[in-house]
Amino acid sequence: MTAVNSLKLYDTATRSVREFQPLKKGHVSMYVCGATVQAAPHVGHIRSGVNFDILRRWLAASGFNVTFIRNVTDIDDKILHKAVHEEIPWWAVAIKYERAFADAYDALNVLPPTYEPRATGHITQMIELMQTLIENGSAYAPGNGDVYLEVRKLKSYLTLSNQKLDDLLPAGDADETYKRDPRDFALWKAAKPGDPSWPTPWGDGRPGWHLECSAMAHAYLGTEFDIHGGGLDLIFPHHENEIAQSQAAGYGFANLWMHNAWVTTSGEKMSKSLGNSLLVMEVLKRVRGIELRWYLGSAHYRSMLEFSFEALEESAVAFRRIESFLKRAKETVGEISPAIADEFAALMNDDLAVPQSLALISEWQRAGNTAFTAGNTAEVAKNASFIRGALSILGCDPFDPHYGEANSSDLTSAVDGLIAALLEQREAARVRKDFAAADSIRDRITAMGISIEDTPQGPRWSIN
RNA sequence: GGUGGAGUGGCCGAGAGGCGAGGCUCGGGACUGCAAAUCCCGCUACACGGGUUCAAAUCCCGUCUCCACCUCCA
Repeated sequence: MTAVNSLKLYDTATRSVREFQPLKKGHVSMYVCGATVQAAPHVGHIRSGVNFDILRRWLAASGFNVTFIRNVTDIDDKILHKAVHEEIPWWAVAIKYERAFADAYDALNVLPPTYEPRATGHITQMIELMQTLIENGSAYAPGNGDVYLEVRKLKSYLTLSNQKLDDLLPAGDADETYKRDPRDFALWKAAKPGDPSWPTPWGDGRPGWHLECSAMAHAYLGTEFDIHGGGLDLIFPHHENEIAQSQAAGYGFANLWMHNAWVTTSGEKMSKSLGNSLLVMEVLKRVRGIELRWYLGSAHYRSMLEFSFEALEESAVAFRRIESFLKRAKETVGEISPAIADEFAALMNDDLAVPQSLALISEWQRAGNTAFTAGNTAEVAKNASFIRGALSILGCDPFDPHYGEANSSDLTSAVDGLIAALLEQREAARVRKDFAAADSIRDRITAMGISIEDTPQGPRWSIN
């Protein structure tokens, strides 16, 4: 039995682990900042997706009805630059990379959000929000087509990042002709020739970076919601500005803020300036999606994950051992029903202590293998159930149809028949102690990419 | 300059006053015709210098190194 009331999560706003209390009993409303679709996703982007997917699955498994919003920002400066660079329309850039992200999420079994709103589909809501902000004096339109939020007028600002307005470095690049304060940020940007634009009461233009999240969170989750998430680097300015404009409009906004740490290479943050080698689709040429997900989920979501192909391969090896145990277990005890162990639940409730839960999985695996040797099928089934239950929360259940068991097709039975014939020959050779012949058959099978294991129940094979 | 984070064994990675997570690698053993798989044993670490304490990887003071954000960022 999962004690839903005991879930504790780290809140960036208070810098402490807090008891999670949903606004509405039995429901959780979550907004996670999704991609700005201006380039193909790298493993750092997808880690965020995996981390919040684990949280979402855990909330759902704990009995909550979860409304999970992850937006697509499909209009911004970088997309416009990319359009010029790639010589295609900006909207073609946006959909191209939106699909690349969708493919990556799918490959790693990141569940689709409840709703996945696009910025360009919510211009009306953005204009309404700006209208409210201008009417109540929080924002101003200086007449050049821009609309700014006046940060000095805010009752509080920068509370999430714990900074003082005057400590911030001067913006530098901003055109301050129209700003009342250099730190005021643009809700809306006036149209430049050739740029896409939408009509507003203050002139034609396009959204600034932060406005879309406030508008869409409000549209789908209301004035106040439970959890807002995103990458650590969004704390400032993106999330501060979301808070600023939302609260200036009178919304309570998010109750708890969660931020995942990034993936690093050589100790440094993986950035978009890196080459292509760490794009999700490139990495997936070396390991399966389930293995990449296992690796990305294996560090605590608030810890940096130092990416290396060596660590990735090792992690994949470790995962295959667990997978192999589950498959053997299924062959012997039949269908394995996932079960959530109390110990696992306690760890997940402690700010998603995934790394410790991996230790737990290792223990179950060892106990399960020992039970296997002892022929204790009840014990095998119990351990397998706990493992499968934990893996389902981590999104790494090898029996999840999402990962599409490639070898569960009709081909498997055909291959099974062929391998069985060869194995019979090998067994005959072994019986007559003709080990040279037996090993020769095994070598041929191995060369086909199939592993042979001799078990007390006879040889079994698996595709590498 | 401001704000935040990190330094743990060959590698990855938890923990946050006591009795040494876990995985991978490596070495040894059991099992096996040999393998494979599996199990058992071993390798005993917390950047540095002080301090507090019966007890410090964990708390305090100082030092070093690294990283991130400060209006492009997952």
